[in-house]
Amino acid sequence: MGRTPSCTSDGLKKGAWTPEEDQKLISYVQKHGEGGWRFLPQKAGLQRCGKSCRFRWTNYLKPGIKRGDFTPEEDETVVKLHAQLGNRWATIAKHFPRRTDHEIKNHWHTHLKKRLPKTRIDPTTTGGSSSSGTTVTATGPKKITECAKPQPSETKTQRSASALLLNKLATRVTQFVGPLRVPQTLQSMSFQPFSSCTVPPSSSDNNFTDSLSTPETGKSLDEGVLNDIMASEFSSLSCVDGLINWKNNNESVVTGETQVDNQSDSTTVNYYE
DNA sequence: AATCGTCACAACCGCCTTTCG
DNA sequence: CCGAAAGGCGGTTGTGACGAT
Repeated sequence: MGRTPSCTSDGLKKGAWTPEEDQKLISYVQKHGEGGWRFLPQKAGLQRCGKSCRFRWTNYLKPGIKRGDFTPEEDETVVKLHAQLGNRWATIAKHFPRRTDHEIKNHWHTHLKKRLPKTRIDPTTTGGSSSSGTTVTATGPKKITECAKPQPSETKTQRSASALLLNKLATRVTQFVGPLRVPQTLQSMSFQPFSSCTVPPSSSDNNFTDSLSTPETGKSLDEGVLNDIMASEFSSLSCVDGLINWKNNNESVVTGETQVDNQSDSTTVNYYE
């Protein structure tokens, strides 16, 4: 097979992404949309592998991604789905509209897997393609422990601060206004940055998503998030300007207690410019 | 205060699948 | 239909933070 390596390592940077790199990637995707990852780094001025760019965007920068704070219900669903499907993280992730397979996989390896001896299901032996499908029952009822450690995200280094801020912002906006609508100008550019924000209709047939989709709409877009972003290195990003403008324009809605009418198409968030 | 071990997360690697000429 | 290219997926590793000693 003559497959060329997708990442030739000549002079390409590795390791943690800097805010500047994030900004370049965001700006590029903003203008050109997703795809064409192979040549994206060159065009975007990034010394990164295309795969790395795609990974960074898909799992961290893409608006609407929910990160951290797995609820007990989510944990339980992950365990159940993993018992049914095995390590098919992408399939499992489809049950979590705003989670990425990567996030779920990591959560599994760092938290949930450890509980296996204490639970009655051993997904490592009961994957979807498992021949036996044997369910191993632990001796006696074992309580599923809570995540032993407090949410570590706040103690993490600044390296992911950029992504955290952006996703925090995107998540809040999504919660507040519901599925975001892409401005016509962006739609005409075949850019659909918010497609992942919308809860797919198919999720309605899933019991779990009852809890997930319990709308937090009506929550205030808290000032702290905007202040954080405005005070951050992302204050120069055009998307932030757009959001602040939007916030100002919707001040009465933001600060009021009236829930946004999600049926209306009148609200357009120009997250990207 | 310094060192060591553990944990959690981000990122990379390589293989597989899909798409397209 | 075939092969190449690109995208997607899952496994694994690297690294920094934090707690224990």
